Amino acid sequence: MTGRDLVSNAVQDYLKVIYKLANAPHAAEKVTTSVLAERMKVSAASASNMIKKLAEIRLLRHAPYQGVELTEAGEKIALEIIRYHRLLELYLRDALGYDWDQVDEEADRLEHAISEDFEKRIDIALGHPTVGAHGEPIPTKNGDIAVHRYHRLSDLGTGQRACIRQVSDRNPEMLRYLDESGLVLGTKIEIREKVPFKGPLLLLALEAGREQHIGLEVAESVFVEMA
Amino acid sequence: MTGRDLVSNAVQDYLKVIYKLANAPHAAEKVTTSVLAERMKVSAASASNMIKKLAEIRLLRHAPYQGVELTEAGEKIALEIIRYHRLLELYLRDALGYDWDQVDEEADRLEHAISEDFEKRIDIALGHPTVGAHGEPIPTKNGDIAVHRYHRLSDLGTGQRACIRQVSDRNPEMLRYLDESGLVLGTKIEIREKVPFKGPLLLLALEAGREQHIGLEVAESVFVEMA
DNA sequence: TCGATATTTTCGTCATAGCTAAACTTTTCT
DNA sequence: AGAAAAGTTTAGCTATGACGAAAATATCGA
Repeated sequence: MTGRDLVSNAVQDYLKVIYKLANAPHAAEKVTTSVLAERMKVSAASASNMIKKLAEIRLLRHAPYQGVELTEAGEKIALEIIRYHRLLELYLRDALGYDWDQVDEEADRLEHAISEDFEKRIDIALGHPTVGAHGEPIPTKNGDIAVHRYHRLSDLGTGQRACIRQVSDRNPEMLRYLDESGLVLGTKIEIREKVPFKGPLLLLALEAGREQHIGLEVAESVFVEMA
Repeated sequence: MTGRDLVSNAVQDYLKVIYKLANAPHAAEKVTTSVLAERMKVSAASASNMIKKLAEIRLLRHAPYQGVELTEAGEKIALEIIRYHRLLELYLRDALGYDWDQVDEEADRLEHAISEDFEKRIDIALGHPTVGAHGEPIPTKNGDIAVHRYHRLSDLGTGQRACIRQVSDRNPEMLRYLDESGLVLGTKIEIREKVPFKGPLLLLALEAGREQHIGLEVAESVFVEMA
């Protein structure tokens, strides 16, 4: 029996999204009702009601108009779900041949359906991975999660070198684009040119030796480790 | 988009159970509210309400006090779910090392969560199987299902020989017992002795050459093909 | 055939989780 | 500072799917 089993799928989803909003790379804004509502694709009223309920059962703290913050209990459940999700994504890709732009959607549904036994079995099959399909850290069974302080690709300056370590999984189309462009995890790149005022970046992929322009939105979705 | 996606999980579960009750080997009684309620572990009132609803949306026909019968549309959805369930059971066993007494429960939850794409991938990984983990026929994508006319082991007489082809998946404990006793799919057996008045059977496992007594409840859960 | 028993249905409720509209704070802009 | 904009909460509604109690119907036994 895990903490997850004590709450509904809807509650699990809210907790997961709140955790992700609060802990996304470079997204330290507080988690407000409206931001949460937008992400969950529900009305602000619905989000507000759910927040109230989650505060009552002590899964988060809520100062009206001030945003929410998960309690330890809430974070524990969120990390369980996130662990399940990321293990599933890896399994779908490695064992069943999914592409990295397809795994998020399928994992979103499966994460609520699998047992701890299933989790254990795929964890073993994958060799106890610590990093997910898009470079995200996978929480341990105990709820520990590695905190990487990667930089946004868009924050680098001309001449800097870096290695792609994580990409946002929010947009499957962008993931397909990145894949086609060879901008996958582990790719080493150098910034050749940066057009000011939100212009594109000119990138050099170091190993392939290929140059290409990428837009700002893409550069903001790619996280790198500085060389 | 499959028929399944148009109805709730609860509806899918009812349709699946109705199909199974109507088509179980040697269970030609009509499907009544109380039998359905018992199987679904809900009150008779709940089952009656659901039957009414399913009749309204034309997934089954219902003559009050007379039992139910699936329409073509209802049967189509039921067979989809059953296909997903049986493919999942096989996959859990073959790819993830589950025992045959564990797969039913896990598949019950997963069957509502997987996509058609997932179904296709595990179907391929399994080599397009036609028979499930407990010997049940697996419906095709088109909704065709093989009808085996197996006999209950309990219906055989002394001296008759047969091969175990299917077992009821209703009771995990019994599945474990069968496994430990070597009474798995494909085992050839001979009835050595049959104690009258619901007494036990004395079985000979032909290949292992081992004799053993089995109770009536077990013998009613094992289905065989006559030699 | 009539009445007892068993089964089925109906009725009124509850909980979850979503929605819109309207009211109410807070923040921001002039 | 005051008003508009933005964000939040409340109130009232919807749908699903469960429940128990009570009413309706069917079946079986004498």
